[in-house]
Amino acid sequence: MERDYKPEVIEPAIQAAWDDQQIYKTTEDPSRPKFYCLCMFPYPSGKLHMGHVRNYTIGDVISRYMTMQGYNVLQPMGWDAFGMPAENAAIKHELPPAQWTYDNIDHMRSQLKRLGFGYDWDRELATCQPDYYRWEQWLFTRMIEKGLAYRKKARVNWDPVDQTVLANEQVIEGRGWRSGALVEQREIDQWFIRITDYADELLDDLEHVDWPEQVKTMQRNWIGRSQGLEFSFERPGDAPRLEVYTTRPDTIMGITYVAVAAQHPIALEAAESNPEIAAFIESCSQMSVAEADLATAEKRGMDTGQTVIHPFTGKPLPIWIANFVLMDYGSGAVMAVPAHDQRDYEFAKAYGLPIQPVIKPVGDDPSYDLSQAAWCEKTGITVNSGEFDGLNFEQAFQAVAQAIESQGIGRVTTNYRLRDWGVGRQRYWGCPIPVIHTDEGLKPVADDDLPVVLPEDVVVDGSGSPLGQRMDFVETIDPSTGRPARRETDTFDTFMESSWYYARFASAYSNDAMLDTHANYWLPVDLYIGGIEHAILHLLYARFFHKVLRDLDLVTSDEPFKKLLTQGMVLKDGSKMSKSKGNTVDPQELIDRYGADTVRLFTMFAAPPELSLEWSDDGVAGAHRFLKRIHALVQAHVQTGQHSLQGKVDVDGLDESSRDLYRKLHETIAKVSDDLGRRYHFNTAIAAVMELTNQAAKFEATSAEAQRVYSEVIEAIVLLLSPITPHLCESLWEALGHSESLVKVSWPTVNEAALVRNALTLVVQVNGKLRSRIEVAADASQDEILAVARADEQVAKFLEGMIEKKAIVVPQKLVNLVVTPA
RNA sequence: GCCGGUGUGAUGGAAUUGGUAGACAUACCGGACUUAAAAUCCGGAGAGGGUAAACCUCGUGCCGGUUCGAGUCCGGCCACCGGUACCA
Repeated sequence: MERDYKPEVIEPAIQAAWDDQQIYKTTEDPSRPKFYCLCMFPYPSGKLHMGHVRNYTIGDVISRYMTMQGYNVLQPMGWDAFGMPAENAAIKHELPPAQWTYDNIDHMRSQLKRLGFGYDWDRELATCQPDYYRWEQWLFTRMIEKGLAYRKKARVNWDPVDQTVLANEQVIEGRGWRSGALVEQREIDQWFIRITDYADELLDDLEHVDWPEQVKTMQRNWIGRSQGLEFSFERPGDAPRLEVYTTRPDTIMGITYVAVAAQHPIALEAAESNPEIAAFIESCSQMSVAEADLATAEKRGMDTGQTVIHPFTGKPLPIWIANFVLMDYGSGAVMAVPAHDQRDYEFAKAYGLPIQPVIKPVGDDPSYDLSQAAWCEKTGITVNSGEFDGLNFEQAFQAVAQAIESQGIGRVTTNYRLRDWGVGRQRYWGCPIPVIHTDEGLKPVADDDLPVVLPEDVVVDGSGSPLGQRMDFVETIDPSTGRPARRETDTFDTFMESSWYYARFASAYSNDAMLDTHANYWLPVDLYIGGIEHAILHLLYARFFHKVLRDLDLVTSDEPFKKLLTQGMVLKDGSKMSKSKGNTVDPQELIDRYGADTVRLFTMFAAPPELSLEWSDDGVAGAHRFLKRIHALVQAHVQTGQHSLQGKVDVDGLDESSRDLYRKLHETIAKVSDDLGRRYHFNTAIAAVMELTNQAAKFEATSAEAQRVYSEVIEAIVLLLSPITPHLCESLWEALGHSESLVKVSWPTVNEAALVRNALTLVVQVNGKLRSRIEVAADASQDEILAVARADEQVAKFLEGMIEKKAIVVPQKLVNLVVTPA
């Protein structure tokens, strides 16, 4: 054992030993319970950043802890390798995206190994490999067969200069990020998957997963199941009826206009004869398609001059075109009730449309002020509504729905905010959509012809899709007719690959099926760890895929991720680390300087996982100091030769300070086990070990029995820290005379006898304010405790001239005496 | 805009079920060791009052409420962060 702590010597040696023994290779083992611990795989952007280090350290700590608890742990790693950054890098460096990606993967893999994560590398995958994506293509053709995949028109951001489709993040203040051109909206044919077929199940099954409540709430709101009324307005003459959907039928008598989306047929028809309307619709199309932009845009609109007829009053209502109405939601038209909907209100104010209140709050409500804002609560009573007057929300909903249904013009329906998933991307670096365009229409590629391999030797220049220019890719033959056909040049959304990789890890060696029976040994994932930013999209898509896989009999479970742990971001100087802010910290420099264990220790100590983590260079140095201290403490102990003292500690035979240390030891074991196994709060686990270390460092052993206590403490410190700083702990464990790797050692258990206390310290409050502390026997009765509390000198001062009204005793904790002046 | 979260000393954080606010660290200050420095070790420390100790008052983003008791629960605000369907 080295005299000084030298991580640069210890860590590579320990890692080499792990490799030699293939200690992290996993196979099925029916004799032990399984535990599948998965971290969200990284996009290979170049090098690891602090967010990765944090995420993967959390996973590794839990995996190591569970292994020591006797579980058969699977912890795999791979690469989310398709995506836009590879194309951007290709344009910048004139490198093929594939080469850039594979180089990055090689570098990042070596960084992960240097950090000592216990991955089963034999299961590694990269989503850009044909061996992986062929099964995605296979699954998609099954979806086409089952009618789950279909084509429809969808709007995209179009850059007229670069002649390319832009992602939302590439549209900056309405302009293309590279060309600076005003972005337009275009309608193109796209592939969609019917995730809405599973909307109810996706919503209801949230009750059966052990996920943070906030994430479940976000998913519920995203799916947005609502009961509403779908009905149509009659229009003058023989104009076709206008279909609308509303969740507020109770406000139907307050409609003062109706609004349609700019792409609605009524709007397009009006534009034909009115150049002003045409110009307005044109200006609406110069806008990003992002929801945040649409929702915050100034509300604008135009009167079409057309009307609809109110189903109950028979009065005409104007039809407006409004930029806040979405063509994709409902029927692309809404009934506007400005008194009780904020968007309708703002629009009405802007264009001088009438505001007709039809709901009144019960009693006084200061928020009811229609000169300032709409009143949108569902807690009021209908007024000004003729036959529907005096009803609450429920009653008014039913009455209006019935009246509409009896007219035969509408019905109550369930609606979802969730939209079908558009999976087509007009980009190169993605999985080719396995479809050919033939003279007989679209045809899925047959299983035997899969995979459709993406050509990797291309030049990307930022305009148009390189795939469309590759005639050797595009031109093909329709196998059923022998006639020429063209391959689809769109690729999949990269969320497709990340929606099933967790299952492929569990079935990594299956060459002739997407998943084989091994998948069901490991699935579902017991713990899934990743950034909170994936709370909706990725996690919802993966849940959807899992249900599709289940319905194809590929998996037996209903949900992919039993438990979810979401981590916060890594910040520096209060904001997200980014190249543009110049506040990035490169983990590699820290590993080179302090070693992997220090980096792991700091990232776990600085904050609990779900909070954002504020980076601190001083904090890293402090973590390193602690490890040096541990190293010195264990080394000193080994040099005394006392570490070989064996035998069980006899609790009753201990002197007071030994007994205190022994109790602290077992309190610490209990605390750390709870923090690592249940709470996932590593910062407090580390703090507890630090407290134990501080107490141990002050301890002087005056007997053989005390030496035994101290030996047990030193060994426990090494064991308790080993999931977090495995290299140092392995080397110390060996120095303490053990030959087996810590990975194979059992986690220490709590000796309940050590926790027993004879006396307790209780806090005494008078009127809720802390006034004193008292010592009482652990088995003292309430009356005895109160007597001691009242007799306490400090407490008595505050009882003088007072009458005691009440006395509260919280066992093991405190006494509160409630008094008033006599 | 909408949905979800966060806010505690100089700093990161602790307080797990409504019961001692500030554990454990970092930075800082003082001391020991040293010719000196670094490293290491020991000690101090929320703010205000008090010569000091004892002790007292205030204090968990802001305003209000519930409770014997609120960082924790409820109502209303403010600031910041994440998501917002083509960033991953």
